[in-house]
Amino acid sequence: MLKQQDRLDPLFQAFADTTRRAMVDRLSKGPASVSELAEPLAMSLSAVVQHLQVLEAGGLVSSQKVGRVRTCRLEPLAMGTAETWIADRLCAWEQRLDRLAEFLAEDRDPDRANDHPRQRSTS
Amino acid sequence: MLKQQDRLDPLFQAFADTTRRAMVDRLSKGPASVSELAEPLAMSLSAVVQHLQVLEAGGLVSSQKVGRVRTCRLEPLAMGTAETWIADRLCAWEQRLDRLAEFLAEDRDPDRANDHPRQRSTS
DNA sequence: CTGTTGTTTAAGCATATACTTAAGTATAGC
DNA sequence: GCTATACTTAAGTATATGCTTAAACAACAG
Repeated sequence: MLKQQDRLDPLFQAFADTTRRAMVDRLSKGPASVSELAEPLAMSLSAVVQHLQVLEAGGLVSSQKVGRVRTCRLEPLAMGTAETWIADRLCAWEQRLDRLAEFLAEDRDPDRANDHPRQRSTS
Repeated sequence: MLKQQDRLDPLFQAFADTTRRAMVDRLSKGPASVSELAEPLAMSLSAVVQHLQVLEAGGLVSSQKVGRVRTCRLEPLAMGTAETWIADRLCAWEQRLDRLAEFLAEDRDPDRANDHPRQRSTS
């Protein structure tokens, strides 16, 4: 099982631009063609297509062409991968705070010091 | 109340690099000095400081100097801002699926079509 | 076949990123 | 004061990004 950590760079890169986030926001309301995506954006169609490539490289968006129109849709799994990465670190941060609070509680109430074996300063 | 949408670019940019995510990961386990952050990384201290500046520009990390050592810590609020932005779009995407399922259910069971007034194809 | 629509590709350009090395500054300890 | 430690700053460089314009191309519509 290969780590997909390698794919996180282009994934987060895809989010790091206002225009691309606007496109993701649009696609969260449902699939859209390239020109529908471009319509509210103040730039050339060509630029939009390039942003689309960045979004696809990040795995955030997939698309398929039918006739002459390319329909784009959001990839919720990739969205979830990004969200989870952040949530995991927030969780670790909070757990550390919990342990800190526990440690401080033991200092206040030494009788409970043995609940969780832990070194305490004896100086 | 000014939108903080402007700050999302540098926020997500901060996540878009393996080295910086490693630093965030380290800081999720607790505060660290600049050299502690740099120690596991295969690059110059100078490069690490520059990554740190990107993290601070994104609001993900804050730091303060005491004596000659700068201590860095994670900013959970900024982490939450990024997570929430993604979660909100995922939520919108799922709600659209729900409405779609509802619509299809009405098609299968026309008696319930009036529960939620909605146009249906008559062709 | 001919034009319009929807996209695609290529080339070019200004700025931003991700480093490097080298030199500088500010404590802390002896 | 002298020296090691912990950064800090500056300058340089290679590659990446975010656009632009112009020129295809492909699929309908008449």
